[in-house]
Amino acid sequence: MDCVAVDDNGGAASRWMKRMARHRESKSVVVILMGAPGSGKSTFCDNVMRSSSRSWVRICQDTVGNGKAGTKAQCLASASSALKDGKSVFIDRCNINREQRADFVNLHSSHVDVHAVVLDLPAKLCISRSVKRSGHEGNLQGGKAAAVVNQMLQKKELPKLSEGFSRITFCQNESDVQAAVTTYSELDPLCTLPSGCFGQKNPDSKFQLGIMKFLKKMLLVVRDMIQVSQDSVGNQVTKEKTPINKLAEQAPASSSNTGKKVEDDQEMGSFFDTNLLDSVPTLAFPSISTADFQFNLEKASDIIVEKVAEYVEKLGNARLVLVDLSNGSKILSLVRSKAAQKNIDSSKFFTFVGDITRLYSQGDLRCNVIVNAANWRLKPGGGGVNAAIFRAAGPTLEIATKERAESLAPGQAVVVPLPSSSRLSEGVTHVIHVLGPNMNPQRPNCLNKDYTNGCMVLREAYSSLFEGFASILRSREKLSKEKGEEPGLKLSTLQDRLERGPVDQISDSNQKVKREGVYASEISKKYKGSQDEPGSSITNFRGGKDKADGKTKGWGSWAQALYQIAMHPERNKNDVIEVSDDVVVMGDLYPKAQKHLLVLARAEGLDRLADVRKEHLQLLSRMHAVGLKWVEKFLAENESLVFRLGYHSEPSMRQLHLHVISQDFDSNHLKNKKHWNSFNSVFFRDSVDVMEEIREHGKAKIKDEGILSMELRCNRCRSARPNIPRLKSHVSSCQAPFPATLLQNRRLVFAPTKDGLS
DNA sequence: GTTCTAGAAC
DNA sequence: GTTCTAGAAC
Repeated sequence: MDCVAVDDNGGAASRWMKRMARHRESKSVVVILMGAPGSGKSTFCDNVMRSSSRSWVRICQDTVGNGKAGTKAQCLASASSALKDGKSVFIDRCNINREQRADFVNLHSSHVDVHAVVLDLPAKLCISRSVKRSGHEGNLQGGKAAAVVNQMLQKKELPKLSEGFSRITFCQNESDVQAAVTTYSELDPLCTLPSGCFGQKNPDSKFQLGIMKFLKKMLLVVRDMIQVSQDSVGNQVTKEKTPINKLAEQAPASSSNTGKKVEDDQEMGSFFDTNLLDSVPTLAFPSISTADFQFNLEKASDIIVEKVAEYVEKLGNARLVLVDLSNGSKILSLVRSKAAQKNIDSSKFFTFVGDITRLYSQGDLRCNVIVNAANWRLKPGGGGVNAAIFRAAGPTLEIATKERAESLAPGQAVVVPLPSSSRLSEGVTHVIHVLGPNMNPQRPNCLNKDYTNGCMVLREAYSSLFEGFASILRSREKLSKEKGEEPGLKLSTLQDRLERGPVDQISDSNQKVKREGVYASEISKKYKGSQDEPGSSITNFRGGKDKADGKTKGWGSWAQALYQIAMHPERNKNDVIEVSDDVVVMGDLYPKAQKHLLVLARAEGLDRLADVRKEHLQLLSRMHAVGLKWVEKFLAENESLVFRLGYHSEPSMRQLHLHVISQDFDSNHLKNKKHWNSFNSVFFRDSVDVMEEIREHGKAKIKDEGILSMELRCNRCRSARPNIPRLKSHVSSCQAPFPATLLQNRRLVFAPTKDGLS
């Protein structure tokens, strides 16, 4: 152990080395530098190389490709070739985590020692250095640097001897760095350095506390600056899809007009960007089902990486963070290495060790949305993440959750806006509860190691929660647009209006949060689809698919939404505009015309038109009557509309539903032949005809789906059009009367004429 | 049901 | 080169 003490003093170490050298043969050394941009890696190399008697080669990934940025493979090749020539090598790249440096550690041999020098300097310093420097090889300078440094530090994994290093030197300040420079400068060709770890002050510290605190202090300054920059760039900023990055780019440019301070103080750029980084939408989620539900870790990690890869691009600049409480978490390391293999953008997805309810206060990681691995009852307790989140958030979370959903089926997620009264004040705005598949026989709905089903459900769970997050982001964006823009978004659909709510409520901040949550839940609901009765067997999870009756076609999980709404309108208050014992009325989520409602039958087992029999006649006529009532209301508002009520022969969505649709077909959601023909061919069965057929023959005629691919014809003049855009453009101006068949038997419903005829 | 995208059609 | 469709995935 003597050598450790001696080594703290560079000079003494070198005397020791020289003494040892007499007994050792010459060895090359690979020094893997580690540190964020701006930590001084290149300077370290330069300083050593300037005065060393060894022959060093510095391999920098930013220049390894003929002076330009190259690949890791190129770095490795250059390193091998330098070692063959008997030279020693500096690997000058960030090497911030184990995976990044593993290949370089493998360069070790009987003739080559591999060392690590960790430049673990304050982030503050790294940021200000990288912001200030110009002409950096990696083109990492200016405002962008702050973000990159912060990202890197979050991924930092300090090296361990077990990775294969013979020696690790930690430097946490400038004098440590200077001592290390001296040590390596004086390492002559015949010497070796003693093995072991040197200079590590706090082995477990993943983060340098204080850095973020420093940055937080700057928050107020930054806030003022953002105000300045927003004033100068006006609406442009708020309209950008990713204001975070754009703002940083625009701020300096705009400063020539107004923001003198921004331009002058380059270092401010870093705070600026850092604050923005803080506001990058971030979702923290635990690994679903792998703790108490005992899901296989290998399979679970594959699914996490697969789903993250799928969503990380869709989510724009948002970040996804897999969180685990324990440092040695197997799932984290599995996911990390698989994510690295898949080349997932590590600034958008990374893992994090910490308490998911204290990510900001303890880990300096700001997350707007956290995911709860909930139980099916959505109740507190049970231990693990669920207990922790409910405990941290207090009873208001439970109440808010109850308002959204009574329970969850495996694979489902529900987005709950965190009430402002909640105790949880970590910058979290939403909690997404998700229920994963269970492999633990001690818990409900155990799948008994049925991993075919299990993996499916776990995928669904991640899709649901990422969709939930996506919908939060979308409604956020929508909100900021609403604030800036004239409501040019016309309230063309009832759905729109329902989502919007009265205008006076929009200005209320609580209402905003509520609306976000609502919107989110709509989207994820569509996605998650099925929700069986609480506690029901998981084999029914996919609705019709696993049903015993062989005739039922498989309903995809997305096709269950209407069924759920019909059976539990109280859970779907935001979709539903009318509820009674036998029907539920809602706006079509993707209206194909100016007005487009659905009247759902509230009868179990009545999935589609083909299921309808004589005993349902009363229900059909009730659905028709309710539909007509709404038509009347719409016609009173706009007498130029014309309505048609009917069923799709083969619906895509489970649960008998009557379409009430205006005949303008003026909607951006009408996009393809199937959409058009499902309302404008014999595939669409008029409600009046259906009732007559049932009355007379006991069942309704059903047309084959094949009809949907037939030619496109105008619903008025019946002329054929080559494609959807041309058809829509024609339909928007066609004044021809409707075909005679539609005018008969009250298939079309018009506004009453003034003379009383209709 | 929608979204995404390859490749056909123009 | 762009527009549009159709099929797969969800």
